[in-house]
Formats: sequence, structure tokens, C-alpha cells
Amino acid sequence: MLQRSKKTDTCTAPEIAKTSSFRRGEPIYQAATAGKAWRVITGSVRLDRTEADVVMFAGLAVKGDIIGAETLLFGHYSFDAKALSDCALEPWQADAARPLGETLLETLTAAERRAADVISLRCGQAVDRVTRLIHLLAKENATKAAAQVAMPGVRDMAEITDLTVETISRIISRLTKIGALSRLGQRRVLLRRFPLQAFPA
Amino acid sequence: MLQRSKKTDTCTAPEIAKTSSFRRGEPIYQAATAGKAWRVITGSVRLDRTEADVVMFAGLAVKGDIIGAETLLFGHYSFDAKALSDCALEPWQADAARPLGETLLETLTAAERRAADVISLRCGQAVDRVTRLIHLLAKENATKAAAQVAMPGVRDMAEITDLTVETISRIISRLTKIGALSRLGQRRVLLRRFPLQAFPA
DNA sequence: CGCCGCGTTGAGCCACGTCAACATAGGTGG
DNA sequence: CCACCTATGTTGACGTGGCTCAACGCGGCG
Repeated sequence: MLQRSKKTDTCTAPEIAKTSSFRRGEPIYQAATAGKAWRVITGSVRLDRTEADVVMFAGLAVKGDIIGAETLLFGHYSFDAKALSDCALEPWQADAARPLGETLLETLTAAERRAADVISLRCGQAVDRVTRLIHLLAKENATKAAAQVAMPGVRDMAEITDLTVETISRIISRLTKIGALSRLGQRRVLLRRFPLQAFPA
Repeated sequence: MLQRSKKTDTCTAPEIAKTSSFRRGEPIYQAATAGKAWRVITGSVRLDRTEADVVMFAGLAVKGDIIGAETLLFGHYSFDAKALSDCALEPWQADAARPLGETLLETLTAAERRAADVISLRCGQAVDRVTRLIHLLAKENATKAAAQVAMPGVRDMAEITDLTVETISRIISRLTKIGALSRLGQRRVLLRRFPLQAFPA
């Protein structure tokens, strides 16, 4: 294992809730253990469910999403969470200044929309799926024409889109070749915002 | 359009919340319109999202699931809902006898689990996907060894699993041939509870 | 150094998509 | 009642997108 835990607080300003940082690939929490709910500040997180001894991809969280809300009800997590890219989380609790119901409803509808996003990542041709995934991960750092994206490993991308690592790798090469993507360092890319269907074969 | 609206109440007992019935294929509500939240009593419902003028499958609800909770926050629905099989719904509101937060949290975690189920419907080989879908629809009327399932149309099953109608049809024929499924009338089947992986080629 | 995990690329094959023809059920009008 | 129509489901033949298997490059680490 190359990643080492680095849960030091990255935020020193006292008036802001403390954030925790996780390195790409690092586990954030395990199903059936106790802990708090979190809000994703930067980076992306993958949720997994173990069923009949098989770990399956079960959800994705990006900037602004809440994960682990089920602990507030059950006292323990229902999924495993793992950092897809380097990421920062802050503890989440219902905002005292607003009615609890409203906050939870907001979380609920956000979760439903995110779920629909994830479902759409498993729909249609491989190029489109990978492109949609990268767009989804680009929710932050986005300008109008392009966005910097911290890329997860090919294995994670494969499990999220239900493709194979070979296909993911080939598609990223292809997107790079046609200029839809440029590498910025090892695991960052610049995504040019093409209309999704405007790719030459 | 062959289906006619039949929103008469099917439940006459005064102490129970009134249910509404919908026929297979009938729209339940449209995105951006106002209405209430519902709990699915029997049957199954499909949710769709329209994005860039394309209608995409976005979620699935079976017995016990809550749909349309977002109206409580926004005042209008975010998805289209359509009956996959004949189904009954009852209006849903937070139970006055319990804290609102608890009810909503329960709904939230149920939604997340259902989302993970739906994601798993787009994972792996076609036979497994269709089998998982039928098992999911069999949440009601289940005995230990077998379950009666009201089948959606092949077109809906195709869009849910991201397969084609031809593949769905072929797989159902195959499952029937090997005895995993028996037809009970036109659109009901008896599902024998095999371990999922125990299918001969 | 060798080892290991990750990513990349090629060759071949097969599961599923595509296209086409046909079957069946219901609905509608005469 | 039948004749006709349309929506839905079924089955076959064929092509292909993505999977499989295999080889190799690269970087980090003991």
C-alpha cells in the first residue's frame, strides 16, 4: 500500500469546521463501523456495498455531496467509502439555523439526482460513459470552456462505468489524441467541454 | 394509448389513507408539475429524467419506497413517474407521531440502498441483469422458494437494464426454457429462487 | 537490483446490438 | 360479428464494440 493516512486538518481558520484529508485510494470509512456524516469539500469519493462477499460499486460523491448520513439513523455506516482522488471532507450535521426537515430533504433530493447521474454512467457506448464520468468529476475547477479534473485510477473508473481497465485506458488515449483531454501531470487532466456527441470515430 | 386513467380509490376502509391506482404504462406524474409525495403500496414505478431533450431512466421504486419527496422541498417534482406494472400508491407525509428527521433519514437511506440496487442492474452479463431486475420486482408476493412477479413491458426492462428489447425477450425465453421462470397469464411470471449464478448456459 | 502494482497496447473472439420478418393481442370502425 | 390497424413481443442472421488474454513499460519501494 503506498498511501499513508494523513488525517491532519488542512484548515487552520478557527471559525470554519475542520476538514479531514484523504489521499487517492485511501479508505474513508467502512460499512458497519460507527462515525459521523461528511460533506465532500474537494475531490471525489466512491461508495461500495458488500453483497454475498462481493464488493460492488454503489455510489459516487463529488464536491458538495453528503455521505454517511445513515449513521445519524443507524449509528453505523451502510457502505464503504474510499477516496477516488485526493480529497477533503468536513463533518456534516444539520444546520442549527435551519429546520432539520429542510436540510434533510435537500440531502435526499441531492442524493436522488446524484444516483440518476451514476445510472447514466452505465448507459450507452463506452466513450460516452467515460466522458460523462469525467464531466461529473469536473464539477469543481470548471471554467466555461475547460475544467481541470483529478483522475481516479483506471480500475476505479472501470468499476464505476462497468467497463474494463483496458477499455478505459484505450478511451482516454483516444480522447487525448483527438484533443478532448490533455494531461496535466500524472493524474490531472484538462477537459475541454465538447458537446458530448461531437466526437469523430 | 390503450391505458385509461383509473384514479378511483381502491380502498374503502375510512381509517386507512386513500390509495390511487395506476395501470401498467400509465403516467403517475410529470417533472416540474406540482403534487404530493407517494408511497408505493403494490406494483413498481419507474422514474425518468429529461436531459437535453432526451428522456433517461433515472430510478425505480417498488413496494414500500417513497417517490416524489422533492415536492416537499421545491413544490414540484424533479422526475417523471410511470407505472411499470399495475400499481397502487398512497399519499405520503411525515408521520406526526415520530420526529420528522427520523422519517426523512429513513427515506434517505432507503433511497440510497435502492439506488445501489438499480446500479447493480447495469452490471455484468445480460442474464444476470435481467434476473436481478426480476428479483427486485419480486419484493412482494414472495415465499421462500418462489415469487409471483408482475412483469413490466420489454421496452421498460430494456431501458432499465440498458439492454435491447430483443435481448430481454431472448433471455426471458431462455429462463422460461430452463425452468427458472414460468408464465402465469400474460404479464405475470412465477420466479423460482435459484442462486443467481446457478444457470446452465 | 528485483518485485509489484499500475497503466498501455495489440490480437482475437464472443455477447450483445442491429436489422428484418413475423406472431399475437387489443382496439376501433364497419 | 369480422376486417383492419397498431403496439408489443418473438425469433433468426449477421456484424461489431468491448472483453479476454497476453505482453510490455514505468515508477516506487525493499
